[in-house]
Amino acid sequence: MKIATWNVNSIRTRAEQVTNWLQANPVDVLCLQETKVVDRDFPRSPFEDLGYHLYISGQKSYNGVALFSQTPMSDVAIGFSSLLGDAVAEFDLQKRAIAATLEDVRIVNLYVPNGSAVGSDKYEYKLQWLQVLHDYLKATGDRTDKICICGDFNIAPDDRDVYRDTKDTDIMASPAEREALQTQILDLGFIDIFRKFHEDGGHYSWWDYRRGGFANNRGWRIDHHYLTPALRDRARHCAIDIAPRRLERPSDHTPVVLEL
Amino acid sequence: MKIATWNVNSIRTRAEQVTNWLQANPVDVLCLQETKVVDRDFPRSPFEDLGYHLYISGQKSYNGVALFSQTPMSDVAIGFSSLLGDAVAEFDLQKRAIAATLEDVRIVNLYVPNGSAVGSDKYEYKLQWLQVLHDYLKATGDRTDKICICGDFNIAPDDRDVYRDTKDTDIMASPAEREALQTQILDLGFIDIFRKFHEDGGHYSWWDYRRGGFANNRGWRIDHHYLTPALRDRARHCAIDIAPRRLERPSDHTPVVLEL
DNA sequence: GCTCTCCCAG
DNA sequence: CTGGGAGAGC
Repeated sequence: MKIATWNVNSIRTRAEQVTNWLQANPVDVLCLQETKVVDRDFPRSPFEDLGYHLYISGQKSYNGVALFSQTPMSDVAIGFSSLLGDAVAEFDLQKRAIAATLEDVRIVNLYVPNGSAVGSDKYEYKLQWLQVLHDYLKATGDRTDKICICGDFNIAPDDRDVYRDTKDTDIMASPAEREALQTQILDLGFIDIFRKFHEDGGHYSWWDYRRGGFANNRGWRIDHHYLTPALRDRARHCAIDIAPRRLERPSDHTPVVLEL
Repeated sequence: MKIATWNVNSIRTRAEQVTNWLQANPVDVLCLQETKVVDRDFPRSPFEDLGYHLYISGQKSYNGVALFSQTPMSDVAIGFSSLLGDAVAEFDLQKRAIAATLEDVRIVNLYVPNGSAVGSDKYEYKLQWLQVLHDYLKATGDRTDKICICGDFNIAPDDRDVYRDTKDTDIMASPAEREALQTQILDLGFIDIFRKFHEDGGHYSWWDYRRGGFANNRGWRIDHHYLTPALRDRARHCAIDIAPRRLERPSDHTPVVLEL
């Protein structure tokens, strides 16, 4: 089972690149982030014409997640409150989470808040959101032991995942963000499965549009797949496909593909 | 000598379409309107790389005219005050006129105001602008009898030039606009040279982007070449090239080409 | 509809 | 740098 994650930075702008990529790289499930469109305006037909079933949760301008699957998925759940109830409804105002099941695998597609700047209101929101995510993953784990989380985590797990040494004030690399990744996700037993196959640095999934980030390979690995131990040994391969980042008018992220 | 006119509706957005068109349709002079860019930001190199010399007069967001010539032109004059003095400086705030000489032909490239709605302030400005144009063309005629005016006139000379019957309240077809075309331009002896070659209706150079104007061929012929009698017999051909209007993300206007 | 500017976000 | 939005202009 191939599961890919791609922050497309607007599905309307990127629809053609995504269909081209899917034709060259058929996957069982494609997890998209930053679709930036309300469900009613989502460009469904290019993907449905390729045979994919679409499960989407979007909003105007910002955020938005989607699951494309070659076979129908079951138990589609949008947001955190689907599992945790209205207590967390406030964290579903931004469309950042969608989950569904394919065969025996629960797939959770996430767009973790960026956080803007260390210490900002958005940074505090990111850390709170990760606390809610923890509860959500725990509740998911009560139902199944075969979970694949993937998406744009907006956190580089360690400095191998960044093109340069980081400072404590670097958003996506600050101690509190990395601690949250550890506490809220890894401590539940989830494994950053890319690292099963690649121990070295220099593998990136995002390059800033600004100041020639891609031309100078100033990248970050912030798009990940996390597996529960019950799935770990089923992982055959996990790789970043840099090709879409080389296209004209690309997303700033490129796809990461896991093969189970 | 081939002289083409094309309202490109932003040269930055249309640069690639214009270079492609020039490679397939080499002309001696290309007259552009609605370049929508200040001179400093004009994309010169795609056209200079094709061997054209550029003469431009642009502003931010609106209007803007340019002349591209395969051989250098002489006596480049920007605006009306170059000929009429500071008395008309107010009509040069909007960049709508540029003229230059190739061989023995004075080429005047114009972007006539649209006028918005009959009776509006912009409509009055359009009629005043055409009065100033009259003085400008008269002064030009004092210097040479071989003049080619071309550009976007935002006036359909008669109802053959519109896809439907017009009303007196139709902008671009109102009696006062057509009267101004007659008084300020035709009465000086200028000849709408397209009509030397095509007497029938149904020839259009502009289709509104809205309501499928092009798909339904709801067009207007508002882009013209006018010649002085001394040039009339040298005109070999004048035709509208509809092909660029069929491209993806086209200008709402398509080029008109005169061969002298 | 499709430009443009300016603004916000990443 | 590249998204989307709003409002103006045609």
